[in-house]
Order: sequence, then C-alpha cells, then structure tokens
Amino acid sequence: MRISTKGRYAVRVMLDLAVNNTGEYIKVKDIAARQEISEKYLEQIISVLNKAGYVKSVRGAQGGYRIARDPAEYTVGMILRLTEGSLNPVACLDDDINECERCDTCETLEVWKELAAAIDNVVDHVTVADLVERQQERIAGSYSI
Amino acid sequence: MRISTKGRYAVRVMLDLAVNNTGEYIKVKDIAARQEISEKYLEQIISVLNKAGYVKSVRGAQGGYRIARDPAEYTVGMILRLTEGSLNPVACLDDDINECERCDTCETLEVWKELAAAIDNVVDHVTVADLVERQQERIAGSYSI
DNA sequence: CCAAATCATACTATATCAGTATGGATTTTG
DNA sequence: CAAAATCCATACTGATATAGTATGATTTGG
Repeated sequence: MRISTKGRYAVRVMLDLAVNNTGEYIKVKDIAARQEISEKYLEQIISVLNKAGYVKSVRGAQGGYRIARDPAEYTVGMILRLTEGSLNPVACLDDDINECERCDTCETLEVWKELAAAIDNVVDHVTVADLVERQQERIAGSYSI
Repeated sequence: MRISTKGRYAVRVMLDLAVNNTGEYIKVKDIAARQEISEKYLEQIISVLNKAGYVKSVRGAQGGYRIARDPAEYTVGMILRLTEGSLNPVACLDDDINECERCDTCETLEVWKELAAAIDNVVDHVTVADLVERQQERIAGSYSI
C-alpha cells in the first residue's frame, strides 16, 4: 500500500514548478537540486508529465519546463494516477476486464470499494494550488517567530 | 497502492472461519476449496494468523483451525497490518527511524497523513463480524426473489 | 503404525522499483 | 558555424517484493 517515489516525486515537481513559476522555463537540474532528486530519474518522471500536457517544455540551451495551467486545476489524484497508475487497492475495481468470478459473492469487495472511495476523496480534493498556499503559510509563520 | 493477495486472502480466511465456525476445527484444505486459493499458499498465510493468536490450531488428523475470539474483535485493519505490514502510503509515517530530513519542510507529507488517516478510518471500522453479517444479509436477500 | 493434518523452510519465476547509462535532437550563444 | 546546454528516448541494472511450489518434518486420531 505504498505510493512509489515516482508518484511522490511527480507531485513535488508540480509543486516546485508552481512555486517557482515566473513565466521563465525551469531546468530539470534546478528542480533536482531543490528537491534533492536524481536528475536523470527526474527527467523520466517529468517526461510523463510533459506527455500528459501537465507541463510545457522548451528544448535547447535556456530551455526547461513550466507548469502548463493554473495550479488549482491539478489535483494530487490526477498526478498520482498519471504516474502511478490506478490508485484502487484491488484490480477488481479497475475495469470490467479485471472482474473476477467471485465478485458477486465477494464480501470483501465492498471494503475495497469503501477504501478506494476514501483514497479518492483525499487525493482528488487537494490541488497543487493548495500545496503552494500551505507552503507559503508555513514560511510566513516561520518568519513571525 | 495495491493490497497484495496475502492480505486479501487473510481477510477471506478470517471471514471463512467466522462463517463456518461450529466449534469444530476446520482444515486448510476446506478453506482453500471454498475460497479457491492454493492450499500451500494458504498454509503460509494462516500460519501468520496463528502466530499472532488470531486463530487456534490443532495438529494431526482431524486437526485444523478455528477463529480464536469473537469475530467482532477483529478489524480488517488488524488483519491487513499483520499480513501486509504498514498500511501507510509512505515510509516517513511508519516510525521515527524512517523520518527523512525534509519532513519539516515537506508539504506533501500532510497529504500522505490525510491519506493514511482516511485509509485507517475505513479498515479499522469494519470487523469480521460485519462481513459475516453482510454475507448473511445478502444470502437472505437472494432467497426472497 | 499409518494416514491425515499442521508446521517449517527453501526455492523459483515474474514483476516492480529506483534508479544509471548512453546517446540523440534541438536551441542558444560565443 | 561550432560548442555548450538543455530536453528527449531507450536500454540496462541491482535490489526487493509478489505469488506462489516443493520438500519434508512433526503431531495425532483411529
């Protein structure tokens, strides 16, 4: 029941791009340094975000990435599903293909459905904008000490 | 973010033992047949339940297993944590040892905390007795057609 | 004693995870 | 124009987890 580094890093990349968004394009190298993530691994992850259109890229010297749309339009759930795949706790819930023969009489399936709903409810109600806001509040709070 | 077969089967075993509990000891072979799970794999799983005292065993001919205490005393969460390990979505939440250096400034950690709480809230509020009840209701319902 | 059962380990094949490594394509800049 | 900087694509790797099989020892009722 773990979220892999891929998904977690992807969320952090989106947050980083949102926080540091000045209109300029941001290099993978800079994100990697700030987030303390391997550059090459990060390239792979951001490439997924790029192909999905969550970020925009410019190649060549002075190139880089920037967040494509308003941070409020990206939920943690969207980012995780994109990078991790399904967030369902069991494959039975993914689609009709994976339905097993026991589904009709499977008492535990109900529990997994409740679990899936609870998970979705959290990740689909936190946006990247929320994370930006929380970070700014925390920084503001730390100054007032 | 998947629950493995080990955890899922363990829940089904506990449910099976609760439903078929007559005081007699139930053979792995019978559970395996009803649940359509490999006997040998099931042995390994039920062995974990046994060592934790969730089931009681009798060896030798006419031996088998029975649920140790009242089904209402076992939550799905207990069974899953026993067989799967931690249900936390990230290792940072497991204990103080796994805490990373970024924890203080990690905005995403809050999300993982919320997620862990949501997961716990589901699995810790469903007992094996609830599953038994649901099954009996479903069977009763199917007769009335 | 023997058959039936649990108990204990070791083994295996496959997949996933968390990256590295290598090199190509594109663009700015000296 | 060439070199440097950057993104882009793909292959490879070591470690771990998953989902079992396989083998055999131990215990017990008949």
